[in-house]
This record gives sequence, structure tokens and C-alpha cells, in this order.
Amino acid sequence: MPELPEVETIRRTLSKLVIGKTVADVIVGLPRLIKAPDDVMQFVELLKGQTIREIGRRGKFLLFCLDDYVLVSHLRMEGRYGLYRTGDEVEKHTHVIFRFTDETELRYKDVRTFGTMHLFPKGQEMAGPPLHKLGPEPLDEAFSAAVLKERLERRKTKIKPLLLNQEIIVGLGNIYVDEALFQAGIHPEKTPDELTDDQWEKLHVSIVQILQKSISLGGSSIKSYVNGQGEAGRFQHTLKAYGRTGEPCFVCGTLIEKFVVGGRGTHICPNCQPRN
DNA sequence: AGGGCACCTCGGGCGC
DNA sequence: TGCGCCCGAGGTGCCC
Repeated sequence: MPELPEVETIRRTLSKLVIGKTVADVIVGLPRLIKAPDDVMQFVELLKGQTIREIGRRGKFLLFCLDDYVLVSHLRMEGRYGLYRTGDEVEKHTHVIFRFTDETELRYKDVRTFGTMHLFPKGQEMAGPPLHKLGPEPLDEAFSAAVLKERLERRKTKIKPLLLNQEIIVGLGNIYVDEALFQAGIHPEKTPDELTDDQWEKLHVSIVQILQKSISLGGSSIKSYVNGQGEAGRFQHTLKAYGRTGEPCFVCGTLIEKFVVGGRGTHICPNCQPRN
């Protein structure tokens, strides 16, 4: 489940592998993944001859910056990239192959086919979906407890679904929201008007610390995630709430509980994260 | 605005 | 014990 730390890790590993390579051909096995341009043949033709200059990230999106175009890629649940040699056996669930001029190729695999790719002329990628409405980057210097509070305080719904909303803040998914709320001692069903200034501060610090620590450990490998070189992350060994249902809280020993909030499996310590 | 479902596949768990 | 079925996993878009 790639969230910000996993996408950032993939960005860093892939950068070392494919920057400077030139696209010779593209094979699209599942046209449904290509959302722009409308015509998949055009997607292929526009990419031919383009060299990858840089790989960026915006929230959970990877941005492959080419000479004249930007390829915006979202991995959703289980998308992954890997560099292969032309002629290597094509593994199951490989849906897009970017064949380079040097006999290597970048392959996109996605078991659940939820991932998306948009190709835009350079400079137009922020003008429309899927990037145009995204909220601030939590690891930008400009992001603060005050910004977080300002963006949330007039909303009436529960804090957890708000933190998952990429228009409010980008990068958090189910795992890191549960971890941040645990570290901040905030119940996921609290509404913004119930939070104290101290809790806004704790929530901001928790979000930043958890994302930074996970990036430093190469992300979390819960089920299927690997970086651009097929390597697992290590942050999953440090999780304190997510996936620990029925196990004792590391802080107080109370058993971690799981229930559904906003349709998402949610893990809390009922003692450290009181409802009232 | 917010809740709920659809999208999709696999694997685990449960029932017979 | 083995097989088969159902459901849970969750990021996001869309519909109501």
C-alpha cells in the first residue's frame, strides 16, 4: 500500500536506475490504466524518443519528467516498478513496458489494476486531474500545526477520514494515519472542533516524524510493497497500532482494538487514544 | 459535504 | 483433511 514514504523510496531507487534512459517503445497490455491522453496509441507515440530527465513526487504520485512530457503515475494499492533486460521473462500482472534504447526496460506490474497513468505536455500537469486539487506536502517547511488546524478546523467530520483526504494534506494512507493518531494520542473519531492546541501540535509533529522515519527505513512492506529494486522496507517492524489488533500497547499494555471508521480498518489503543 | 459503493485480485479463513 | 466459496485488504472516484 504505497503511501508517501513508499512512493518517495521508489522515486529515489528508480532515479538511480532510469534517469538518462531514452524510450524506444512502449507496450501497453492494459489500456484501461492509461487515463490521458484518451488514445493509448498517442500515449505510446508521444513517449517514443523521450529521455527521462528527473523523477519527482507529488503526494502519492510519481512524476517521470521527460524532455517534453510528464508521466504522472499512481500505484494505488499494489502497483510496482522494476527494471528488467529486454528478453527477461515477462512476469504475471505486467501491464505496461517502457522499452529503452539500451536493451533494458522499465516494467509496471499491478495485481489489482487500480493504478493510473496520465501523460501531459510539460507544464500542463498541474492544471487538471489528478494533481490540481492536492493539498500541501507534509514534509514541506511550510507545513505546520497552524496550517493543519486552519485546513481542518471548519470541517465537521471525523479526523481520520479528513487526514486521508488528499485535498487537505497529501501522502497519508491508512497505515500512517493510524500511526500518527496513535502517537498523538487522538481518537480517530474525534472531530476537529474537539482538538486542543496541544493536540494539533502533537498531531503535526507525529505526522512529520512518522513519515520521515519511514522514509529513512525505506517504507513499510505490509503485503506487496517493494522499492524500485525489489527490496522490502523496514518501517513495518516499528508499527505501534496498525495491524496489532489484540496485541498489548507498547506504551500502556492495553490491548489494541480494531474497528471501522469511514469504511477503513482502524487500529487504536483505547487507553492512549480516549474517545472523550 | 459526507457516506457508501465500485473498481480489482488474491489469499486467508471458515464451513461443510 | 481437503476443497471451495466468500470476504477483507484499501486509494480514489463517482454517485446520491
